[in-house]
Amino acid sequence: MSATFHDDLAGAEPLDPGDARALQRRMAGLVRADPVEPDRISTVAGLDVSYAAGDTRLVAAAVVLSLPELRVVDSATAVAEPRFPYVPGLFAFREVPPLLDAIGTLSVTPDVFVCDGFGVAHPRRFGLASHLGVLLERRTLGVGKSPFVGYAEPPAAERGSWSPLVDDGAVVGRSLRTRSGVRPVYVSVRHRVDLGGASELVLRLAPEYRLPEPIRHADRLSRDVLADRAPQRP
DNA sequence: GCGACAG
DNA sequence: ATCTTGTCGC
Repeated sequence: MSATFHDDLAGAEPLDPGDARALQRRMAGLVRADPVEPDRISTVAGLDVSYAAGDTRLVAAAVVLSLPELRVVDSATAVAEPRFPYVPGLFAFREVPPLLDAIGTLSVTPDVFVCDGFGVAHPRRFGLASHLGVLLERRTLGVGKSPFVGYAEPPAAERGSWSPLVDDGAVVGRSLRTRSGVRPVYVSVRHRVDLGGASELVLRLAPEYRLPEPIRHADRLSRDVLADRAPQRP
Protein backbone atom coordinates (compact mmCIF):
# COMPACT_ATOMS: atom_id res chain seq x y z
CA MET A 1 0.00 0.00 0.00
CA SER A 2 0.99 3.65 -0.37
CA ALA A 3 3.00 5.90 1.92
CA THR A 4 1.84 7.38 5.18
CA PHE A 5 -0.79 10.08 5.46
CA HIS A 6 1.07 12.31 7.88
CA ASP A 7 4.50 12.08 6.27
CA ASP A 8 5.63 15.16 8.14
CA LEU A 9 5.06 13.51 11.48
CA ALA A 10 6.37 10.14 10.31
CA GLY A 11 9.69 11.74 9.56
CA ALA A 12 9.77 13.53 12.87
CA GLU A 13 11.82 11.04 14.83
CA PRO A 14 12.60 12.43 18.28
CA LEU A 15 16.15 12.50 19.55
CA ASP A 16 15.39 11.92 23.21
CA PRO A 17 12.55 10.69 25.44
CA GLY A 18 11.48 14.23 26.23
CA ASP A 19 10.95 15.07 22.56
CA ALA A 20 9.17 11.76 22.04
CA ARG A 21 6.66 12.47 24.83
CA ALA A 22 6.04 15.96 23.52
CA LEU A 23 5.39 14.57 20.05
CA GLN A 24 2.91 12.06 21.51
CA ARG A 25 0.98 14.82 23.25
CA ARG A 26 0.70 16.74 20.01
CA MET A 27 -0.28 13.74 17.90
CA ALA A 28 -2.84 12.50 20.43
CA GLY A 29 -5.15 15.26 19.30
CA LEU A 30 -5.36 13.73 15.83
CA VAL A 31 -6.93 10.49 17.06
CA ARG A 32 -10.58 9.74 16.39
CA ALA A 33 -12.95 6.95 17.40
CA ASP A 34 -15.36 6.09 14.63
CA PRO A 35 -17.85 3.22 14.83
CA VAL A 36 -16.76 0.11 12.97
CA GLU A 37 -19.09 -2.67 11.85
CA PRO A 38 -17.29 -6.02 11.99
CA ASP A 39 -19.60 -7.34 9.25
CA ARG A 40 -18.20 -4.82 6.82
CA ILE A 41 -14.56 -5.68 7.48
CA SER A 42 -13.14 -8.03 4.85
CA THR A 43 -9.39 -7.81 5.40
CA VAL A 44 -7.34 -7.39 8.57
CA ALA A 45 -3.58 -7.03 8.92
CA GLY A 46 -1.78 -8.45 11.94
CA LEU A 47 1.47 -6.71 12.95
CA ASP A 48 4.39 -7.85 15.06
CA VAL A 49 8.13 -7.36 15.54
CA SER A 50 10.70 -9.97 16.64
CA TYR A 51 14.13 -9.57 18.21
CA ALA A 52 17.02 -11.99 18.67
CA ALA A 53 19.25 -12.40 21.70
CA GLY A 54 22.74 -11.97 20.30
CA ASP A 55 21.57 -9.96 17.31
CA THR A 56 20.91 -6.26 16.94
CA ARG A 57 18.53 -6.75 14.06
CA LEU A 58 14.79 -6.68 14.39
CA VAL A 59 12.18 -7.99 11.97
CA ALA A 60 8.75 -6.48 11.43
CA ALA A 61 5.96 -8.45 9.77
CA ALA A 62 2.50 -7.63 8.43
CA VAL A 63 0.15 -10.46 7.47
CA VAL A 64 -3.24 -9.79 5.89
CA LEU A 65 -6.11 -12.23 6.46
CA SER A 66 -9.55 -12.31 4.88
CA LEU A 67 -12.76 -12.41 6.87
CA PRO A 68 -14.58 -14.50 7.77
CA GLU A 69 -12.34 -17.27 6.39
CA LEU A 70 -9.20 -16.06 8.18
CA ARG A 71 -7.10 -17.01 5.17
CA VAL A 72 -3.75 -15.36 4.46
CA VAL A 73 -4.06 -13.14 1.40
CA ASP A 74 -0.86 -11.12 1.64
CA SER A 75 2.21 -10.62 3.79
CA ALA A 76 5.38 -8.54 4.00
CA THR A 77 8.43 -8.19 6.23
CA ALA A 78 11.17 -5.64 6.86
CA VAL A 79 14.54 -6.09 8.55
CA ALA A 80 16.05 -3.12 10.39
CA GLU A 81 18.25 -1.89 13.21
CA PRO A 82 16.37 -0.30 16.10
CA ARG A 83 16.71 3.49 16.09
CA PHE A 84 15.23 3.98 19.53
CA PRO A 85 15.61 2.04 22.83
CA TYR A 86 12.74 0.25 24.50
CA VAL A 87 11.16 2.64 26.96
CA PRO A 88 7.72 1.87 28.44
CA GLY A 89 5.37 4.44 26.99
CA LEU A 90 7.61 5.15 24.00
CA PHE A 91 7.26 1.77 22.43
CA ALA A 92 6.04 3.13 19.10
CA PHE A 93 9.24 5.02 18.37
CA ARG A 94 11.04 1.69 18.31
CA GLU A 95 8.61 -0.42 16.31
CA VAL A 96 6.70 1.96 14.06
CA PRO A 97 9.54 2.65 11.56
CA PRO A 98 10.10 -1.02 10.61
CA LEU A 99 6.36 -1.71 10.67
CA LEU A 100 5.77 1.14 8.20
CA ASP A 101 8.46 -0.35 5.97
CA ALA A 102 6.75 -3.73 5.96
CA ILE A 103 3.28 -2.25 5.47
CA GLY A 104 4.59 -0.18 2.58
CA THR A 105 5.36 -3.29 0.56
CA LEU A 106 1.95 -4.91 0.98
CA SER A 107 0.09 -5.25 -2.30
CA VAL A 108 -3.32 -4.80 -0.67
CA THR A 109 -4.61 -2.17 1.75
CA PRO A 110 -6.31 -3.91 4.70
CA ASP A 111 -9.47 -2.49 6.28
CA VAL A 112 -8.07 -2.70 9.81
CA PHE A 113 -4.61 -3.05 11.37
CA VAL A 114 -4.30 -5.09 14.57
CA CYS A 115 -1.25 -4.13 16.61
CA ASP A 116 0.69 -5.91 19.32
CA GLY A 117 0.36 -3.21 21.94
CA PHE A 118 -2.08 -0.54 23.03
CA GLY A 119 -4.02 2.37 21.61
CA VAL A 120 -5.38 4.89 24.10
CA ALA A 121 -4.62 2.65 27.09
CA HIS A 122 -1.43 4.65 27.44
CA PRO A 123 -0.07 7.35 29.82
CA ARG A 124 -0.61 10.03 27.17
CA ARG A 125 -3.43 8.19 25.38
CA PHE A 126 -1.16 7.56 22.43
CA GLY A 127 0.17 4.01 22.27
CA LEU A 128 1.49 2.07 19.30
CA ALA A 129 -1.93 1.47 17.72
CA SER A 130 -2.81 5.16 18.01
CA HIS A 131 0.54 6.20 16.59
CA LEU A 132 0.32 3.90 13.60
CA GLY A 133 -3.32 4.77 13.00
CA VAL A 134 -2.61 8.48 12.81
CA LEU A 135 0.41 8.07 10.53
CA LEU A 136 -1.44 5.77 8.13
CA GLU A 137 -4.83 7.45 8.60
CA ARG A 138 -6.32 3.96 8.69
CA ARG A 139 -8.36 1.99 11.24
CA THR A 140 -6.18 0.48 13.97
CA LEU A 141 -6.71 -1.25 17.28
CA GLY A 142 -4.36 -2.72 19.84
CA VAL A 143 -4.39 -6.08 21.57
CA GLY A 144 -2.12 -6.29 24.61
CA LYS A 145 -1.11 -9.45 26.45
CA SER A 146 -0.55 -7.77 29.80
CA PRO A 147 -1.97 -4.59 31.32
CA PHE A 148 -0.05 -1.34 31.02
CA VAL A 149 -2.15 1.43 32.48
CA GLY A 150 -5.49 1.23 34.28
CA TYR A 151 -7.34 -1.49 36.11
CA ALA A 152 -9.93 -4.06 35.00
CA GLU A 153 -11.93 -6.54 37.06
CA PRO A 154 -11.29 -10.13 35.93
CA PRO A 155 -13.95 -10.98 33.29
CA ALA A 156 -16.20 -14.04 33.81
CA ALA A 157 -14.55 -17.31 32.76
CA GLU A 158 -16.47 -17.84 29.52
CA ARG A 159 -15.12 -16.74 26.15
CA GLY A 160 -16.65 -13.43 25.15
CA SER A 161 -16.84 -12.05 28.70
CA TRP A 162 -15.24 -8.67 29.28
CA SER A 163 -14.78 -5.85 31.74
CA PRO A 164 -13.88 -2.21 31.21
CA LEU A 165 -10.25 -1.15 31.54
CA VAL A 166 -10.34 2.09 33.50
CA ASP A 167 -7.49 4.53 33.92
CA ASP A 168 -7.75 7.81 35.77
CA GLY A 169 -11.53 7.67 35.59
CA ALA A 170 -11.67 7.01 31.84
CA VAL A 171 -12.54 3.79 30.01
CA VAL A 172 -9.48 3.22 27.85
CA GLY A 173 -10.06 -0.37 26.77
CA ARG A 174 -11.47 -3.76 27.68
CA SER A 175 -10.17 -6.88 29.31
CA LEU A 176 -11.60 -9.50 26.95
CA ARG A 177 -11.75 -13.28 27.35
CA THR A 178 -11.04 -14.83 23.95
CA ARG A 179 -10.74 -18.36 25.38
CA SER A 180 -12.72 -19.77 28.28
CA GLY A 181 -10.59 -20.25 31.36
CA VAL A 182 -7.56 -18.54 29.82
CA ARG A 183 -6.27 -15.15 30.96
CA PRO A 184 -7.82 -12.30 28.98
CA VAL A 185 -6.28 -10.00 26.41
CA TYR A 186 -6.56 -6.21 26.64
CA VAL A 187 -8.28 -4.53 23.72
CA SER A 188 -7.52 -0.88 23.29
CA VAL A 189 -8.89 1.03 20.33
CA ARG A 190 -7.58 3.79 18.68
CA HIS A 191 -8.01 5.24 15.48
CA ARG A 192 -11.22 5.33 13.52
CA VAL A 193 -12.52 2.37 15.51
CA ASP A 194 -14.87 2.12 18.50
CA LEU A 195 -14.37 -0.14 21.50
CA GLY A 196 -17.47 -2.30 21.02
CA GLY A 197 -16.79 -2.94 17.35
CA ALA A 198 -13.12 -3.61 18.05
CA SER A 199 -13.95 -6.18 20.73
CA GLU A 200 -16.41 -7.98 18.47
CA LEU A 201 -13.82 -8.01 15.70
CA VAL A 202 -11.14 -9.39 18.02
CA LEU A 203 -13.46 -12.21 19.03
CA ARG A 204 -13.99 -13.11 15.39
CA LEU A 205 -10.25 -13.00 14.78
CA ALA A 206 -9.55 -15.30 17.72
CA PRO A 207 -11.95 -18.26 17.31
CA GLU A 208 -9.56 -20.81 18.74
CA TYR A 209 -6.55 -19.30 20.45
CA ARG A 210 -6.06 -16.51 22.95
CA LEU A 211 -4.46 -14.13 20.46
CA PRO A 212 -6.04 -12.97 17.18
CA GLU A 213 -4.99 -15.05 14.15
CA PRO A 214 -3.50 -12.07 12.27
CA ILE A 215 -1.10 -11.42 15.15
CA ARG A 216 -0.21 -15.07 15.50
CA HIS A 217 0.67 -15.20 11.82
CA ALA A 218 2.74 -12.01 11.99
CA ASP A 219 4.54 -13.32 15.07
CA ARG A 220 5.47 -16.55 13.35
CA LEU A 221 6.52 -14.88 10.12
CA SER A 222 8.75 -12.29 11.81
CA ARG A 223 10.35 -15.01 13.90
CA ASP A 224 11.01 -17.23 10.90
CA VAL A 225 12.66 -14.41 8.95
CA LEU A 226 14.77 -13.45 11.96
CA ALA A 227 15.91 -17.07 12.35
CA ASP A 228 16.67 -17.07 8.63
CA ARG A 229 14.30 -19.97 8.20
CA ALA A 230 11.88 -20.56 5.39
CA PRO A 231 8.43 -19.36 6.44
CA GLN A 232 6.66 -22.27 8.05
CA ARG A 233 3.51 -24.12 7.14
CA PRO A 234 0.06 -22.49 7.00
C1' DG B 1 11.11 9.61 47.21
C1' DC B 2 9.68 4.74 45.59
C1' DG B 3 7.76 1.43 42.66
C1' DA B 4 5.64 0.18 38.11
C1' DC B 5 6.33 -0.08 33.52
C1' DA B 6 2.96 -2.43 26.27
C1' DG B 7 7.08 -5.34 23.50
C1' DA C 1 11.14 -9.05 23.26
C1' DT C 2 14.33 -13.32 24.46
C1' DC C 3 16.70 -17.24 27.34
C1' DT C 4 14.30 -22.57 28.27
C1' DT C 5 12.20 -28.89 30.00
C1' DG C 6 9.13 -31.06 31.55
C1' DT C 7 4.54 -31.50 32.75
C1' DC C 8 -0.46 -31.26 33.84
C1' DG C 9 -4.84 -31.24 31.30
C1' DC C 10 -8.48 -31.23 27.59
